[in-house]
Amino acid sequence: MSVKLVTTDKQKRIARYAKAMGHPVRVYVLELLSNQSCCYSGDLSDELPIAKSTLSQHLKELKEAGLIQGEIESPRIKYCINKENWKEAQLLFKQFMGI
Amino acid sequence: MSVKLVTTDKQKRIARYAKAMGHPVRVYVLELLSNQSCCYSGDLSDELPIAKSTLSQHLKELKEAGLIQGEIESPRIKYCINKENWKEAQLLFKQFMGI
DNA sequence: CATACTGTTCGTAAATTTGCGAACAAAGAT
DNA sequence: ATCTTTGTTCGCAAATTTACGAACAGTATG
Repeated sequence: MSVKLVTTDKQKRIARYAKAMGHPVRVYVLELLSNQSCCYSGDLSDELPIAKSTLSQHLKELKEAGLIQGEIESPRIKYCINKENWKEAQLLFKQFMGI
Repeated sequence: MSVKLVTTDKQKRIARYAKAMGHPVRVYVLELLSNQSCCYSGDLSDELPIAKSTLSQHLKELKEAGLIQGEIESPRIKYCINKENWKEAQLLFKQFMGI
C-alpha cells in the first residue's frame, strides 16, 4: 500500500490558466490582447453580444488568473496582457503539450 | 450601430479544450498519457487521492472533449491520448499562444 | 452642481462542476 | 453458478460558473 501521490504545483498552475481560458469570450479577449497591445472594456463590449456586467466578470476572472491586467485611464480602463504570467503560461503549455 | 460579432469556431474549440484541461487531475492524466503511451484506470486510481467514481467522471470529461479515448481490454479499460484531437489542440494552442 | 460616460458590484436565477458512496454491469476466476 | 475484479452509472449535496439588469461609484463635461 503506497502513499497517494498528488498533483504537482505545475499541474495546478496549468489547470488554473486552462480554466481561465475555458470560455470563448475569454479566449477572444486573450487573443485580442496578445496579438495587438491593449484595449478598453468598451471596445470589447461593442463587439461581444453579452451584457457589460457579464463582460466585466470575464475580465475579472482573467485578472484573477493573472493573465491580464487593467490600468485606470479615466474615465476608461485599459486592459493589457500580463506579460510575465502570459510568458509563464506559454512555457507551461509548451512543456505540457510538447509544442 | 454595428452588428455584434461573435466568437469564432476556433475560439470555441480552444475554449472547449482549455476547459477540459482546467482541473489538476485532468492535467495529470493528460500529461501521463501524452508522455508515455497508455494506462489503465486502476493505475490512476492507485496514485490519485480521489474516489474511483470521481476519476471516472474526469476521464469521461476528457473523452467527451475528445482528448483521450478508452479501449476495452477486459476486464480493464486502456486509456490513450486521442492523437488526432491532441494534435489539433497542439496546433490551436500554438497559434493561440504564439508558441 | 447636474449630467453623461465608463465600468464595477450587487442580487438573483439557472446551469454546470466537483465529489462521494452505493448500486450496478461485464468479464474472468474458482 | 458464485465470487472477484474493474470500472461506470446513479443519486445526492455543495460549490462554482454563467448571465442578466439594476444600482452604484468615479471622473469628466455642460
